[in-house]
Amino acid sequence: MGNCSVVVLDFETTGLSPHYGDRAIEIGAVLISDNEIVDRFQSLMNPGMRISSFIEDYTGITNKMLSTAPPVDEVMADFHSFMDQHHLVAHNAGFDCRFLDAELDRIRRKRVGEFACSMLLSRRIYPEAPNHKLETLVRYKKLKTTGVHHRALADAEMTGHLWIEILNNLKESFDLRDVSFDFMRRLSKVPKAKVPLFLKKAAEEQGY
DNA sequence: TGCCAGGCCCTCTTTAGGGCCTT
Repeated sequence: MGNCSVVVLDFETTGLSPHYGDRAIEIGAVLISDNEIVDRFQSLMNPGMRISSFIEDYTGITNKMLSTAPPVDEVMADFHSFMDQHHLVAHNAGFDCRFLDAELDRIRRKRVGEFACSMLLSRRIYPEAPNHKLETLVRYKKLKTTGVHHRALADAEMTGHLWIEILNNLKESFDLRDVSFDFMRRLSKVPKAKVPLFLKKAAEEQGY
């Protein structure tokens, strides 16, 4: 497990709440090490239930596509190995965290790494952005787009590029050297009004 | 049986309400 390596992940699901029966239907993830994507994981998964026409339209994933996909439990066991002990990143991480933990519970496995949220960070680092949807931030920061929005691997890759952009912007604009995962997690929880002071203090403590 | 998300963040706030994000 490298110093600055994280797994950035994204789920497509049957709905918004795993506690009310929603399941994962696709996972996409990228492993980032030293500011580069060095590995990828992607799979559709058969949730054992029909998905709504809203989800078919929203994701482009159809019931027919899922009928030939491997079962969720099988894919999640593979993904458990892929994420290993890495820390995790997602856009609106609370959503993906709930689904990840719910699906891991079903196969009696646990997550080791902690989550950081690129949406909470973007709200603090880019308060002037039109909004903080992933799609908007990718356009606003002129990041590389690969594939179609609302498919898991494409969204995971774009979230990965956004994560790298946030790290670079913090280093360049705020004179920060130490942008460890723990630092990012702490920053994502600082009250928005106190972010400038938090970054100023961090830069001072790092010897500038 | 049927309920049907949850957490952050702002403000006309804290004995609350509503928009933003994710599918």
